[in-house]
Amino acid sequence: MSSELTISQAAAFAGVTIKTVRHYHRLGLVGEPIRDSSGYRRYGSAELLRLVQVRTLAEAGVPLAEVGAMLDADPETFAADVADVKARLTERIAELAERRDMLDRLATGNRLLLSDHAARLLDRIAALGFPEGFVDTSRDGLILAKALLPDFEGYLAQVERSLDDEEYTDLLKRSWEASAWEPYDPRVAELAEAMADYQLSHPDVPGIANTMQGAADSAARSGVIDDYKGEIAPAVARLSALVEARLRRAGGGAGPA
Amino acid sequence: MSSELTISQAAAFAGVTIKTVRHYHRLGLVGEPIRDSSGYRRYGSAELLRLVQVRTLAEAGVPLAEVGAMLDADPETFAADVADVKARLTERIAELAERRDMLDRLATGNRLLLSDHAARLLDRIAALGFPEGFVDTSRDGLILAKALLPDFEGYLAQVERSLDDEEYTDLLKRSWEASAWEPYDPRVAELAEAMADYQLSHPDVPGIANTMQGAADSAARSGVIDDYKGEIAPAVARLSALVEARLRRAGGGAGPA
DNA sequence: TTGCTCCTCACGTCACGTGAGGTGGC
DNA sequence: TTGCTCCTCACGTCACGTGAGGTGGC
Repeated sequence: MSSELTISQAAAFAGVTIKTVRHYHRLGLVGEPIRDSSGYRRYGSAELLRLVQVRTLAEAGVPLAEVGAMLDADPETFAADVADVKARLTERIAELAERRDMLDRLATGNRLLLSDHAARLLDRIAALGFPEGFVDTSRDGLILAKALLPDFEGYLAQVERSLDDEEYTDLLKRSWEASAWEPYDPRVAELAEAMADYQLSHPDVPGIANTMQGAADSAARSGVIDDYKGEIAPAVARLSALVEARLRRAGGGAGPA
Repeated sequence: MSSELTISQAAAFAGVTIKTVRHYHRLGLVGEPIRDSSGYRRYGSAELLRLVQVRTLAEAGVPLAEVGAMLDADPETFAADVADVKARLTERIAELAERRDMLDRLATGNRLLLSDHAARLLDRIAALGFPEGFVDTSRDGLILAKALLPDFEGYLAQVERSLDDEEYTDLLKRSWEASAWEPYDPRVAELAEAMADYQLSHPDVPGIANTMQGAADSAARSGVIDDYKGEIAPAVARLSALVEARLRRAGGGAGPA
């Protein structure tokens, strides 16, 4: 009825800036109120109502492009739309709470990039006495595996089981040391024989790959990576080749007991 | 160490779009990774870590312009910054929850524009048997009063007390009806006398104003409005003038008993 | 050859904010 | 006259998104 408020009073009432009010006028979301003799806008309760309605929806995350149609819809449509907006807000609140908790992991890189399960696996590898370089390489491998393997959890479970066997972890440690050996060090052939033997008697553990190469190998197997070999130490490359050759000689594959 | 992932794989890992990753490169937030022979970017775990760190902070509401400095700060500063971000997130979550509840009031204009206290007062006015037009005008008056009066709550309490007196509410109802009278209807002078008498014997109730004009009058008193009189019916204007004159004649003010 | 991914500009978008240049009431 | 609020453009900003025009591997 009466149009009493200036734009700054109306803005303060709605909890927005003057620029925001003018912005809503330009978009046609809030009708232009009457002007006084100085050309100043004067706001009455009708405009205040519309302004606060628009603001309430905007703050609830409704795009301004949709606010007008929503407020002008029939009551049932409006009620349904509002219920929709509330549901999305509830979702968003849960998301923000998750993100807040995620911030606690920021300082520790592993927990940020890996699942709790994978991070625990890494801790276990460190606890088993593997050298630091091995743990770091395993970490990188797990991260890439998580990015590339559709069944990352299944892969994790497989690795975890293989770590239960001390014979296997010993072979792993020695093959890691091999990267510092000369390619034709006699220990390479010796280790290859031991690995092949183990492989043949344990067909259920992860292939020829050791955990250090596991992730990358899995990626290579899935066809995503094909230039990985170039980064492997010569002795390790020879080790790999020897194991592979010995397994081939043993036949198409070892049958179960 | 090894840089295996394409940009789309890195983006999927971090839960962002390819454009977002490139955007972070342009801003220098995530260093450009090495390129393969085709000029494609290849991401390793180091870039993935940085990408996820940046994303975690961005999703937590940290402006991109601040993310870089935050991640590169020393651990204590970083920890303090993270605590800050978490506190702001907690605030924001509470805000969103409030906004979600505010949506319930969208359908009922009064609850959106007025406090619960004021809305209850309006309900009471309606329950006291005032005509609809009076209630509507009171609503507008309360809204403007809320916008303009620093002590709106005090004003509400004053109005509320005055409504406890049936003699007062009767005078209010008759002065509302007066807007339909001819200015020189004898009932105008009669009502003015009754109002002035009441005023003199009850110096504690809201001045000469009746509730219908209360808000606007208060605004006028505080100097914000000065063209309100033009919208008042002639009979009401004369009523006002008569009451004022009679009060002036009675002296500077009625002393207490 | 086709489809898919990648590349680099350049411009668009969303919801305002900033700032210029000017007017009007105490 | 000074300070404050208001006015209208026009352009800026923030965090990307869109789209053009093109290349590279299966």
